[in-house]
Amino acid sequence: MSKYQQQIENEIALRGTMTVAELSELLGVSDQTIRRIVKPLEESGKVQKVHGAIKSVENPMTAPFQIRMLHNRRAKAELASKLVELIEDGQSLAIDTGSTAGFVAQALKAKRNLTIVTNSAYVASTLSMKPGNRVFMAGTQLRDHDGASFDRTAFATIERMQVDICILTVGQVHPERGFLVNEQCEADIAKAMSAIADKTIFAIDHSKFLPATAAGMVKISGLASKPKIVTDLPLPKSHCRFLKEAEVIVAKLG
Amino acid sequence: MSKYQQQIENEIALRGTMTVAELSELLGVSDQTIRRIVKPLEESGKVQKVHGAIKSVENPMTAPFQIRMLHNRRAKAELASKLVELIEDGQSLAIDTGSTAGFVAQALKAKRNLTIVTNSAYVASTLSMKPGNRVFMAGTQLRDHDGASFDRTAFATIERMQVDICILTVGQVHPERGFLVNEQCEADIAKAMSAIADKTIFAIDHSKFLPATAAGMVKISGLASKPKIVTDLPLPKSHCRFLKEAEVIVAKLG
DNA sequence: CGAAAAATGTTGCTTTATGTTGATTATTTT
DNA sequence: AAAATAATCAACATAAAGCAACATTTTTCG
Repeated sequence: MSKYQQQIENEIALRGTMTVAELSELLGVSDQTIRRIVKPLEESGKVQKVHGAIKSVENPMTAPFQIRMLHNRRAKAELASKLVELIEDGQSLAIDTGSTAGFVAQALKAKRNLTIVTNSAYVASTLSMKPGNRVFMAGTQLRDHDGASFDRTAFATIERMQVDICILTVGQVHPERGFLVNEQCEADIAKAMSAIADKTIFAIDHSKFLPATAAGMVKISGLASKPKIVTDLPLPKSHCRFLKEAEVIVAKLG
Repeated sequence: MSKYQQQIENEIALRGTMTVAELSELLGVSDQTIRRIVKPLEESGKVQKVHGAIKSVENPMTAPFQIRMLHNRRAKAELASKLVELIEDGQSLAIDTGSTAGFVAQALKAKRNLTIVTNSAYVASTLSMKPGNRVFMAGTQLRDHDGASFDRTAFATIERMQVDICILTVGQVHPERGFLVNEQCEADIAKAMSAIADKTIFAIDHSKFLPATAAGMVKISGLASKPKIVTDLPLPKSHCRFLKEAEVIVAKLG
């Protein structure tokens, strides 16, 4: 058994199918190693192997959000621990939804006496387990794949509050258009959270800095203040111009 | 216990996997020390060790709650799967809070297209991950140890709805006084949920059937209908008289 | 303060995983 | 159907991680 096993399982679960060559390229190991790791996974029925490809066996219990939570786990964890260094005990925070936000919530358990408002049931649940925290769940009806709310009561709850720091995530960062998300309602929540916060921090892992392909995505506009960005790897050159205005913090050089 | 143990646990839980070398680098201690600290963690099942890596046992979605749900884990799991047999795809449910409710939520992921209203952020988060479910989180401000809400909006949300089945938990069952919980607000939520449901089912593991010691507990009163009870072991004699009115389902004989 | 205990570091050796080569089997092409 | 291509597998060499025993440091407690 190997240290790569978990990541291999995650990648296959996320993408559905992977070739041995793709995996060995991705992890930077030989194809032989991939085969050796995949073999027991196949024998235990976790994945299915055909000549030339490895397929994930469909698991109806595993929802997309949980899979995304496992993808790029290390990168998001690095990023989250770095971001948490910017937070002090006792501060009040607004946190939006998404798998990166989930990691930030996990990492925030190292802090004490926080006040949090979030529209993500996962973030709310995670942080309310920590004694001393005050957590407000914004919204009632939850979206069915990630447990986030975008209803009127969500906005009403957020607008009633005032926080020190707002922590936002994005779907991708476009080299010119900037911070993009998948739905209009997500952009609206981001704007609302930013409006009640003194500072805004974006938590963005490197996989979100994509070239200029932004089909069907919505721009986050009307931020209340100049944002900080926390990321795990140095930015690609393509994005430096857009982001030279922002303060960028890189968790891990490499 | 070493001062590094907690941090090591956290880092592994957050990132999913860590190598001994990474941990020793991170904490500034020798690799041998890391091994010595990890060894008891592995033996107690908190982490899993493979050559070259240490893996977290739980995935990050469920880790925090699982840990607090260790008590009577098997009993609650048995009970939950028995209870779920009473639920059909497409039904609407009201679910209250507590670790037993958490297990019920886990087990309910086997069902499809449920509509759920709950005052527990954990239950809401768990069930909203399942595509096809409609989940309503009742309440805004969450209690700081279990992520449950008992504020006015919680009651307002519950009262606005109508469900097929209401699933409740209790703090203990008193041989004469009946269903008891720790706080008045918990009893109020139970009553409110029962009022909007056609049927009420109590999920009660055997550890809740205590002799007549009920210091400082509050009775659940005003249930809308005769309740079903699902439990894991046969009832103690002391409770049979009180419960002979109720329909009792035992998950596991013995 | 000082001895005992616990925790950490160091060294050398053992075990395990990974990489490489070349042969074997499956798939596609002509 | 045979040749060409791609994927797989086996076997050995190498690199990496693990482990045990002893040395050293730090902590605990009388």
